[in-house]
This record gives sequence, structure tokens and C-alpha cells, in this order.
Amino acid sequence: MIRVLLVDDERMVCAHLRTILGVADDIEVVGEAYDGAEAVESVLRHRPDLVLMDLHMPGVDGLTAIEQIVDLPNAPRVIVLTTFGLEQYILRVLHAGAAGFLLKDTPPEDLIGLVRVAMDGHTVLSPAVTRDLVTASSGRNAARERAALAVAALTEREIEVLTCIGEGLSNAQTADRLFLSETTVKSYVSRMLTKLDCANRTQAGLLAYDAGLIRR
Amino acid sequence: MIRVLLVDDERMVCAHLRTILGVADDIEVVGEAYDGAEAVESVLRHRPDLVLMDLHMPGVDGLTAIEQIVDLPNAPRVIVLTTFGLEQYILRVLHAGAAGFLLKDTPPEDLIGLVRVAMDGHTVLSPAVTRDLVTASSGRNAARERAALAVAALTEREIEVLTCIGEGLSNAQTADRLFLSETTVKSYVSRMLTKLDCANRTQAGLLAYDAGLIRR
DNA sequence: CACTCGCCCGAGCCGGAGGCTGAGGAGGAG
DNA sequence: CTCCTCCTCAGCCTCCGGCTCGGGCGAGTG
Repeated sequence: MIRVLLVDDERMVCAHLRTILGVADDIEVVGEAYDGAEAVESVLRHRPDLVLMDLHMPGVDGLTAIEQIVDLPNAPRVIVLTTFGLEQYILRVLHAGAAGFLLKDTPPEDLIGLVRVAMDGHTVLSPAVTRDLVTASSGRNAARERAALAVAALTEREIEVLTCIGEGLSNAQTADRLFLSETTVKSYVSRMLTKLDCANRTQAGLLAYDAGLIRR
Repeated sequence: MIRVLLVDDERMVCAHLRTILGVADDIEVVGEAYDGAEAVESVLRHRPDLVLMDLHMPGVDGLTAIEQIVDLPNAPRVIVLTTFGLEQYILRVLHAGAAGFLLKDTPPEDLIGLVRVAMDGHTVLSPAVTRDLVTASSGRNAARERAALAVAALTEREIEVLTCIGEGLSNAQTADRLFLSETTVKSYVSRMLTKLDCANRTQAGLLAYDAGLIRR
């Protein structure tokens, strides 16, 4: 038996979910909560196996509620079930410890299977959420590959200078670190900028970041 | 009826999966393939609804096989099912268009439910895969939060200027874009640098990047 | 050997970047 | 009305950033 807690500030939604999940004979809705603070209390009181939670709620944020819930001993699984347009929260939601991120356009007949799968320890995502996750991270990869390719065309010394630029050092500071004259550093910078097709050192710094020369 | 194609270079694995999925009366294994090239052919021949595919295979890579398969008309859903240690491919796998990323320690009894959920359009991930996905992106989040906090202290106009800096524009170019005088831009830059505790516009540019003001 | 070529270093010049002071107008809070 | 914040702009000065040119050094090449 999977004990489920529903969390949504709109009671209509809770009621709707209750009827949807009611048809499954291995699922039991053990309670409802209408904001983040209530959610944490309800978890402590009803000890559910799984929580279906909205993100947008008055008072305590859904995100912080998740963090508090998953930190509890014998913590339940938490699935975020929210409206469109909040897909970009996906990374933060997963980082908070959620077991899934679903949009409210999820067909009712799918929901039961999703609950079971999440209960088994797996992570479930709605199509739009996956799309956002991919586009959010694919942009970086494209930039990263371009940057790595551009940097590969540089000499070793030039890369050292580029790294310094990426750390925000001035030419004088760079010269100091690399035991060079400032004018030497300047000439390196100049050649680099043309090689990398950058207009100024700021662009070069971002490129160094993309290429992974510097961390933060 | 869900028509499934199995792709794994080890035939034992295919046979095992066949017996596991055999107990579900809504799933039918319609074929097997033992490398990436075969997988594409088999998809064209058997027209499955869903493909269970290993990543590590001789010849054509699993990743490129996925890309080719999901580009087909009436493409099937593709779930990656592979061994430990390949979790870091998660982003590439999702970007290639996969509907899931499972490890081979997935309990047999879970697999059927996972196939059904993926078939409904959702994305499914194994716990270890989710963990890797989160840690891979959480490193940047630390820098991102610091940056977002710093940027929050700026006025709207200052943020616009900061964005231009992040794109590598000069003061004159920034002034041109925002319909301002160059001296105005300079004063903004000056105040920003002190507010953000940056020595150069290069450091400010990286901060703008971290804060998500600019994409690439 | 002389010649070339790429990489490493450096000087000098000039325009832009950055810091400082000062100041006017628009709008909100008291 | 006054005080305050924010947006806007000017002028000045200093210094850094970026460009051009040039020399030294090692490795190939004919």
C-alpha cells in the first residue's frame, strides 16, 4: 500500500487528485496540505510514503518544503506536480531532492503508474520538463565544444595568459604571475584576441570559462 | 500492445530481458539487435513502439544510434539501459533524444512499469543517474546563487549595462544600444564595479554569465 | 650552412577604460 | 514641501588595454 499526501493550495486540485488516485487499489491518500509549512507537519503526522506537491504556494515555498521533507528520517518520496511555465525550476527541484517533476497536463491514467515508478526509487519527468532540462544544458555544451576547439589552436603560453584573463587579472597582474614584462603580456593578449576572434578581453574571459580553463 | 525491440551486444542480456518483459501481457518483444547499426535496421523492419538499448556496443555507438532512430518518421521511444559508471552520459543521452536512462541494477519487477511510463511520453531515470545529473549541475549553482544575489542589489538599468558588458560590448557600443551617452554608461559601469566588488569589466562579465544574464 | 617558420619576449604609441566631482530632472516616501 | 533614490549627463585625469613593429631562439628544410 502506497500512502500518499497531497499538497496544493487549491483544494479543487487536491480533490481531483484524490479521485484519480482512488481507482488504484494499492494507493491510499492519507492527507492533504495547502501550503509548505502544513506539508511538513502533515508528513510528520501521517508518515506518507510519497508526497505530490505543487511548487507555487502561499507562505513557505514548495522548494524549501521539499528540502525540509527529504531531510526527515524515513523521508517520503516527493513528486512535484505543478503548472506550465515552471519547467525551468527542474534543476533546483531535483537538487532539492525531488523524485520527479510533472506538469498538471499529465493524463490522469498516467499518474498512477508514475507514482508507482517513483515509489520504486526512479525519477520521472514530464516531456516538457525533459525538454527544458536538455535545452538548459545543451547550450553550454555547444559553447564548450566551440571554446575547446578555439583554445586548442593556441600555444601553451597563450593559454596561460588566457587563464589569467579568465580570472579577471589585469595585464600587470598577469605579467607578475608569469614572470613576464607587461608589454609581453600585452602582445600575447593581442595575438590571442585575433586568434580567438574576440573583440576584447572580456569576451576572451568568457571563452576561457566555456573552455573549462577556470572554475568557480 | 507495446512492441519492444531489445538492443545489447550480449545476447544473454537480451534473453534475460525477454523473459522479464514476457510476464506483462501488454508488452511484446518483436526483435533483438546486437549493435548500433543493426538497431537502426531492426527499427525500420519491426517498427517497434519502444527500444531498450545499451550504450556500450561494438561498431556504431549507442548514442549515435539513438540520434538516428529518433530522427526517423514515427520514431519509437528509446530507453537507455546500461551498466554502472556510464551515468555521466546522462545529458548527452537525453540530448540525443532518449526517453530514459536506466542502469542494469534495475529490479526486473520495476522494468515493466518503467516501460509503460516511458511509453506514455514521460522520462524515467535510475536513482544513480539522477544523482549524477544533480551533482553535475550543482557545482555551477553555487556560483550562480552568489552571482544572482549580487545582481539583485543592482538597479534595473545597471543590470542592462551589465548584460552588455557580459556580451563583450565596449562602453560606446553599450551606449549605442541603450540610447545613452557614453559618459552615462561609464558612470554606470563605475558604480556597478564597486557594488559588485569587481576590479575589471572582465570579472563583471563572468559574474553576468553566472547570474544567467547572458546565454551562449 | 643559410633560410624559413613558429614561438617566445619586449618597447612605444594611442585610444578606451575606469575613478572622481558635480549637477539636473523624475518620482516615491515621509 | 522635503528628502531620497534612480536615471541621465558632463568634464577631467590617470592608467590600463590593444595594436604595431621588431629582435632572439630553436627546429626543420634544401
